[in-house]
Amino acid sequence: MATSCKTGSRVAVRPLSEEALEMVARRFALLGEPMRLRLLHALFDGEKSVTALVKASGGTQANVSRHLQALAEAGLLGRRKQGLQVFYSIADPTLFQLCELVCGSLEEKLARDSKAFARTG
Amino acid sequence: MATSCKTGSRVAVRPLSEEALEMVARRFALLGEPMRLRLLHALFDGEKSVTALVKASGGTQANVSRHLQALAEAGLLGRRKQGLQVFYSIADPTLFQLCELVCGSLEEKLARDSKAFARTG
DNA sequence: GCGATGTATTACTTCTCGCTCATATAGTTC
DNA sequence: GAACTATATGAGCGAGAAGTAATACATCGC
Repeated sequence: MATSCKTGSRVAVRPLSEEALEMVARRFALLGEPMRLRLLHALFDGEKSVTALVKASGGTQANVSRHLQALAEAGLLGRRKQGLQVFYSIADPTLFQLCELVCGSLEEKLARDSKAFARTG
Repeated sequence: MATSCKTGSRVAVRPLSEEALEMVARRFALLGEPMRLRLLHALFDGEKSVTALVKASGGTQANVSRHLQALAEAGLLGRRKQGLQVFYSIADPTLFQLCELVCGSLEEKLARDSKAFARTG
C-alpha cells in the first residue's frame, strides 16, 4: 500500500501515490468546514446524541446528521445506537493533536502579525 | 483574542470563538485539495521555483500560481523573488507534523480495515 | 527599446458541496 | 397498531472554489 510520508527528520520525503494523496486531502477537507469543526469540538468532552449536537452546534437536524455521517464514515467518529438515540464520539485521537497543532500555529502567526503591525504602524 | 484549544490532557475544552473556528477551518480547507498537497509535498525537500513546481505537480502554470499564492497568504509558504523567478518554501513547520499525523492515522485505519476484511471474508 | 522568459491576474466555465425542506425509517410507548 | 420521538435520506437550490485560456506584468539579455 502506497508510500508513507515519514518526514520526521530531514530525510527525503517519499513520493506519495496519487491515491494516498487524495485520501489525505479528503481527511483535511473533512476538517475544513466550520460546522464539522463545531461538532468535533462539541464531542471533545465526550460522546453526545444527535439531538444534543444539534443544540450545541445550532445547526438543523438534517445538516448535523449528514455531517456526523460523513465524519463517521471517515473513521473520525464512532457511532453507538441506544434505543431511539444515536451517540457519536471521537474515534480518532489524532483529532486532538491536529487541533492543537493548527491552533498553536495560528496563535503564533497572529502574534507575529500583530507584532509586525505594531512595529509598522 | 479568542480561546485556544488546549486539549492535551483530559481537561475541559475551551469554547472556540466562531472567529477562531473559521480560521482553523480555513487552514484545514487549504490542505484539503490534492493539488495543494502535491505542491506542499514537492516543497518538503526544499524551496522550488514556480516553474519547477508546475513540472513537479503536473498542473498548469496559472493554477499552480494561484494555489501557491493562497498557501503563501495563509502563512504556510514563504516567497522569495530572485530575478525572474519566484521561489516558494515551507514557512510553517507544523505542516510536516500535520502530514505525519494524518498519514499515520490513515495507515492505521487501513490496517484495521484490511484486517477486519480478512477476518470477515 | 525589443524580444524572450517567468509569474500573476482576469474572465469564464464547471462542478462540488453545504444547506434546507420534506419525507422516510427505526424504535418507543400506550 | 397508532401516535410520538429520534435519526436518516432524497431532491433541489445556491454559493463558492478549482480549472482553463488568454492576457497583463515584471525582469532579464541583447
